[in-house]
Amino acid sequence: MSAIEFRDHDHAACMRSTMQAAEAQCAVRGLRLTPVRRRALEILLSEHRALGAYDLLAHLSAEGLGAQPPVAYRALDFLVKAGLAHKIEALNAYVGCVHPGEDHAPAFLICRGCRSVAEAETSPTKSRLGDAARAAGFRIERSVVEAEGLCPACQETGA
Amino acid sequence: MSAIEFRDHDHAACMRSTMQAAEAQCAVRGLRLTPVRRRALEILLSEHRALGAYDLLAHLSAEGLGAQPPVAYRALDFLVKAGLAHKIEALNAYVGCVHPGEDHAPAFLICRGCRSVAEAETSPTKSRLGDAARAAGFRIERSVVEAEGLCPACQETGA
DNA sequence: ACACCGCTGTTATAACATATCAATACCCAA
DNA sequence: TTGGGTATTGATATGTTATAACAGCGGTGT
Repeated sequence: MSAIEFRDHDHAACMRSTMQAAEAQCAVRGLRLTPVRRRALEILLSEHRALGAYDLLAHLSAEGLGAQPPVAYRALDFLVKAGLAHKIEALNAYVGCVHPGEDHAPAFLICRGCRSVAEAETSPTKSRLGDAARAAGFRIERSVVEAEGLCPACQETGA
Repeated sequence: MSAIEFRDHDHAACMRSTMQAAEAQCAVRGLRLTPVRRRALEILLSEHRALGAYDLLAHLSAEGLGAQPPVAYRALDFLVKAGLAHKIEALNAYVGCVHPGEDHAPAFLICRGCRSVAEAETSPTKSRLGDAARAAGFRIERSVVEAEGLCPACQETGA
């Protein structure tokens, strides 16, 4: 089953369970989900959309949680390193991870209409890129897989 | 046969044939490969490496071909739209295309040691991401597939 | 000549990201 | 419980990537 992000769902419950999973992850791994980090993650998860660092910063500073770029970038670094959020390279923006903890090589479906982002799985080694890498003797450490296009809803309206 | 970029090769010949292919493309499609654009492409092709827009601009301005950012970005826009160059999203940098003309959905192997970039092929629809997209009713228009790691040469030195 | 259109020149600014250093909080061992 | 190490936060400044906006130039077709 996939791409819950594009479908109607009980988002309040979705957020609650994701936050719980994130907290559990931090507890297990001895990471500190401080107030700024926690709130940053909540903001990223509040919609299944990619948010720029400065968008995040605007939310945080409106709540008195810091007003300078490093505040946002430090929170994002932490979340990304902890696997609780991902950077969307094609947008220079960030999105909360919907299944934190599971060790994963994420791939993304990005709607250019509504900027929604759905997370899927890849297996870098099994792809054609993996074949090319093996043939070239290249050792893959990290992979970026992002597809831009239109989600079902935006196909109807925007055509 | 793949990833000539990481191997020793007659690069002068490689560049010449690529430039010829680019010119042929432009001729066929009625695009104007002006001096700035031509030189920008040569610079991008002069090594199989990703170059930042401002790196490119430095080269161009050293040759009296314009000193302001828009010069570089306009050339890059043209080259990317014409399929003569590609943007590497993970680096916010640009690389010349080694087989212009062939309509392609490129994928890249990016060496973090020497910043070399090799171009491979993907088929977005056939990947697991394509499966996820179909399942979600998502229409893919463009895909970004990039793998970072170490090329054969850098594995030996850097370990 | 002239209108049109694509390209270039230039100024300014927007958007994204990091370096650096000082101050504070937290943890743990002596 | 005190001190020392480490992680986190606060703040200023700056670096890097990218675009908006508008003026001028140069060819093409009529």
